[in-house]
Amino acid sequence: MPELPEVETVCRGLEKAVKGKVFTDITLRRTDLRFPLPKQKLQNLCGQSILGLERRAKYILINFDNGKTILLHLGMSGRLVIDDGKAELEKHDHVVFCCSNGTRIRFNDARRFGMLDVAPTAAIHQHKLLKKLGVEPFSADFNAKMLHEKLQHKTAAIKLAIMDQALVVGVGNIYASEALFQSGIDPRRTAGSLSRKNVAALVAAIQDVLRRAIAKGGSSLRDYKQADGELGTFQHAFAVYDRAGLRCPDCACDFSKTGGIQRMVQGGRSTFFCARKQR
DNA sequence: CCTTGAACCTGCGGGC
DNA sequence: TGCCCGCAGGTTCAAG
Repeated sequence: MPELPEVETVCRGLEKAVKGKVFTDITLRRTDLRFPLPKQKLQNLCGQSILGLERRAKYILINFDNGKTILLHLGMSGRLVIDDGKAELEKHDHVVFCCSNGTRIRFNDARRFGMLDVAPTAAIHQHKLLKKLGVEPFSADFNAKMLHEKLQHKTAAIKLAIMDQALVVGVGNIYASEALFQSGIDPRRTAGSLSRKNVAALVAAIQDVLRRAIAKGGSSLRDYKQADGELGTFQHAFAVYDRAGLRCPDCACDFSKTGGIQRMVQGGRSTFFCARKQR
């Protein structure tokens, strides 16, 4: 489900619901997600106050006052749903966190690509899952100079390069296509072939697309919802993603000649682009 | 070192 | 209606 804007949205919604609270019960209904859930470590968090939440890349970090942190990744289909604890549990609700006031958080993940671990807060960024991650896209470290240097010797397609979480985090399949469209760069181009000017435009486009998506609560494909049940609305603002055969929003060109937005496959994932605008 | 492709798992929609 | 296929927002690991 989630790229950075969706994870950021879920994280903010969840923090409002649970900051300062305590989980009185944590139920594991099945433990075989991406890797086995740490059952005992989760049980040990019952009764501990929640200090706050953070996002790192596409991970949600839930910090407790005993110095432990839950590290959670939603994979492709994961959702965190907040409710009042009265409704029936649903299929694929794998972990259920309950607060004393009845508030309940359900970690629902049909495909079970999601992950959850518990580790010491102080060393969380040295955790196996986090230590190899690249820079945050909104940090000062993510800039044209840095990205240009990192891309220079790469022969991979630029679309695949910006989705590489070891380079810059948070950009997934939707926002890669959208950012390349916005910066006018052909997704098939070799990463190393981009000029410094291209890279500057790309950095700005990645930041702008992510910012605009966050402002709209992310994108709701299929059944994705924010933690409070609201739907994100950025899918209505897609310029190219999932719009094969439709008109490019920026091209005044003859639609019949270009065929509009094209779909192709890169690295096993769909890429959407306008061959006229993106060079 | 690199790049590519498959694997992980379930659900949905389209075509027949 | 049922079945089969391709597709889906991510990450990791093996093979070349």
